[in-house]
Amino acid sequence: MAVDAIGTEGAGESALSPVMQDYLKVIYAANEWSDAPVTTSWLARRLGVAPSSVSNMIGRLTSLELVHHRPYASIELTGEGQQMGKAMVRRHRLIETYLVAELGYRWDQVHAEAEVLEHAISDLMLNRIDAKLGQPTRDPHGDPIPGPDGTVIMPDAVPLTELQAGDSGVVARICDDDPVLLRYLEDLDVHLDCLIRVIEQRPFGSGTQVEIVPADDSTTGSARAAAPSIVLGNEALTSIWVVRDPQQAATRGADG
Amino acid sequence: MAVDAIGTEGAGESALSPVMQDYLKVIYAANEWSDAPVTTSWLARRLGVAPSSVSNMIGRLTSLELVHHRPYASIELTGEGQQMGKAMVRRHRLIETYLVAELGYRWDQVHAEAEVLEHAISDLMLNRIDAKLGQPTRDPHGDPIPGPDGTVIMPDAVPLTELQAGDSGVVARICDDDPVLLRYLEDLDVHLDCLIRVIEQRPFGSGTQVEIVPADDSTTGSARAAAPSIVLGNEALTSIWVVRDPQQAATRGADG
DNA sequence: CTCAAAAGTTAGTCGCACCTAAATAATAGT
DNA sequence: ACTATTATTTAGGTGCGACTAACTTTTGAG
Ligand SMILES: [Mn+2]
Ligand SMILES: [Mn+2]
Ligand SMILES: [Mn+2]
Ligand SMILES: [Mn+2]
Repeated sequence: MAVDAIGTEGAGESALSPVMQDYLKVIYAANEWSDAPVTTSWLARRLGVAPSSVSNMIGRLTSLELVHHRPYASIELTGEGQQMGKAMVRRHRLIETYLVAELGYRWDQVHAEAEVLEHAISDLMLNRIDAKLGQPTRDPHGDPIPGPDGTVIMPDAVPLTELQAGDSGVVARICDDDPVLLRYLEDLDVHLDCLIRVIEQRPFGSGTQVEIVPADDSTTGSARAAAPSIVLGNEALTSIWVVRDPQQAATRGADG
Repeated sequence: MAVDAIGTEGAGESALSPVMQDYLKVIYAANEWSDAPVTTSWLARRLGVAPSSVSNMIGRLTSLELVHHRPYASIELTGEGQQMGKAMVRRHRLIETYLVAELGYRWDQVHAEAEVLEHAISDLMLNRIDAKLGQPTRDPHGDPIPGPDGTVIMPDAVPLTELQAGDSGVVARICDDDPVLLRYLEDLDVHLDCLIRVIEQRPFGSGTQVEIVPADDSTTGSARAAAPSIVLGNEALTSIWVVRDPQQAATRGADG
């Protein structure tokens, strides 16, 4: 029996190459937490290739009607492209979740592994993983996992930089771009669902002092240690997204 | 951060392409249950490519000193090639075992999935899988899983065709080349470790009548049903490998 | 408003892994 | 021993996804 060709059968029934799958996935994900237009150079940086390579691939995806692109303008997914990008995001995040839940990965280790596996596993395996995890709706970093039908549950979160002194919020997402930052935050006990209160904004980007409250200790009735107070730099602040404490958001809205 | 290049980092630290990995794996595995020389046309059939493609790739593997090959002669692995081929076999079979044990795959479904995943998972993931399974030494089809140090435990098995009427043996391996055959045997309750007794060899390749004994019922004390008697054709007989019942092998040896 | 810098595209090239067609070597039948 | 068949290699070519270098368009600073 013939050994299967590489890349031909990993994701869905489509004949898209792994590289094309990555393009669609990255373009789709780009507009989840930001509305900045997707440009050639941004994609080149993100994918680690030369801008000319991006131009070339975008040309091909355009002629496949998966993206819209007029030369020198920004890049957008067509309906079909959006579907495929979203499907790849689902794959990526389900795999990340599985690696943490079943194989004991740390949250900074899953991204690289998922980046490859997302193109390799069959739909059967994806469904088994989804079932075993109980159809999770967010990944280890708080990013939403699109459902099989395309449903997406986006938390109403803002970067920590948006909070003023005295404000607090529940961590809903941590940008998984930088594994080093993830390990750093892990050491600081910054996790999903923990409560963060902004104590003091320091001047001239020299950081912000915050207080971390482990949050889901409700299950463990252990005596809660004094909430640690730490200083976070700008890179960390923009990577941590929180859902504002509701009543505070309201008073703030009236306040400012 | 740059998205990782495909195929560069999946297996081990080597820079071998997935295709090269498949060649080394297939050549290695070819000599596990047979000593037939590995030829260009055999590889072409096995890998589903044209013979000229094999010539070309063998040329490249030769110049990488992973195989020995003089034109028109048979193909053999070098020491280094053997190591890498064996490492890929380990990957493949650990993945197969994992899919059955953790994701509920049937034994006829695992091969295609493992064929792709073997190139995609990291060493970290391979080790986690190995640990979770408890360092298994054989895969769902009875093929040996080489240890991390290269240790291989080969059962002393022969194809069912070797047995005479009255002989019996314990199923130690079923060739996983044909998923359809695997499903067929599954339906017939032919499993690893079950006892098979040859009842009658029918003339002119019209099959052999055998008796299946479920074997590892020692755990379940259920009343054992009468051993079913079935007829197996030649393809099935050569695919099922059994370890001869020891005393019978001895008497046979004196007998014949 | 101008024009230099930045962003993007085009042109040409490369290695990989495949193919078909043609040439050559090995093998087997008479 | 000769030759027909089969096995294998060589030659030439394709598409993909990358690159560099050169060119064009857009942007924004003064
Ligand atoms: Mn990827
Ligand atoms: Mn993630
Ligand atoms: Mn493979
Ligand atoms: Mn197997």
